[in-house]
Amino acid sequence: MAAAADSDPLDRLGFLLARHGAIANSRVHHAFETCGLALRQGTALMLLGSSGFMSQRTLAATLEVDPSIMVGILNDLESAHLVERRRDPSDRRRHIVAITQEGRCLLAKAQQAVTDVEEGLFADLAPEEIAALRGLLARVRTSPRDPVCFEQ
Amino acid sequence: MAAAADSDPLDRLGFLLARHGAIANSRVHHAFETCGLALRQGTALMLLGSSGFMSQRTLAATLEVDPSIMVGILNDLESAHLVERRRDPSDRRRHIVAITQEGRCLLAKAQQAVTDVEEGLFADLAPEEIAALRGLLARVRTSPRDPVCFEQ
DNA sequence: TATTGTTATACTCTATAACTATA
DNA sequence: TATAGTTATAGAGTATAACAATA
Repeated sequence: MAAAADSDPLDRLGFLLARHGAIANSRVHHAFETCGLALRQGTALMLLGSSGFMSQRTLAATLEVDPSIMVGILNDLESAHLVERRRDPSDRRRHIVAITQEGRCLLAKAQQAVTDVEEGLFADLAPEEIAALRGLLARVRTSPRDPVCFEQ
Repeated sequence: MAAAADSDPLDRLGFLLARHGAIANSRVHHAFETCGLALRQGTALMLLGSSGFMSQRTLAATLEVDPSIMVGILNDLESAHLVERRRDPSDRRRHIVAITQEGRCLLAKAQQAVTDVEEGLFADLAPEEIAALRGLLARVRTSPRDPVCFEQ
């Protein structure tokens, strides 16, 4: 049974997961904000930090945002000199987005801020419990990046 | 360590929790929508279903929404004859919100829809794993209903 | 003066479609 | 014609402050 007692509807596991997810989201959001980054700007920077560069479309698909929204995110990041956009020579329709040195510098701070947030969120859990939580979340349907979860 | 390998930033536990929470939220939202209810309308109805009636302010505090937003939620529910507002005779500033018979009827459908969603989300988990997930979520800081989590 | 509920305003976020330039 | 990126528009949701009625 996934549902809890009817006496407290907010104790339903679906609501609990949604609520704790919102808390985690809010905390990460705040961590990025202290670095002057919006949540998705920070997430995009983290992705670019680990891969070096990506096409704008791939970036949008990975972040699961509409391409038209990706434009604004990257405009802001580029105005702040954190990323650069270049045309792909092999297909001039494509933009190749690369993180700059300045971007890597801010990213280091942002990653530390996110790590601090995570250590705060999960401070009461032992390492094996953190691993257990990760494992359980991974087995919730839909698993992350499954497009079905955005059907609405 | 709460953070995963740097090679995939989106595998950080903070992001995973945020993402799965968003999925759960979206699914519950959709379940309510099939009954013609917005997410918070449905949640308010569930609260009223288990308690019978609440003051408008208590309802807003429990749902953690601003009182000015609670007004609109209840206006819609009242227009649909799902709840009723009466003045509290002992303090005429207060509204006492009560679920109607019609509201209980729709609530039963909505609760079944939410249960179906939860069974879908957690279908791959054994009962003891569901209990484990509930227990782990409860020990994430901040725990539910702690006002700190909405500091932003 | 403080509290409950209400209204109004502005701001953010998002969804959608139309447009351009390239292929 | 199809695709990558861009722009513009409108809609939902929210935060904030001001307000009336009551305590």
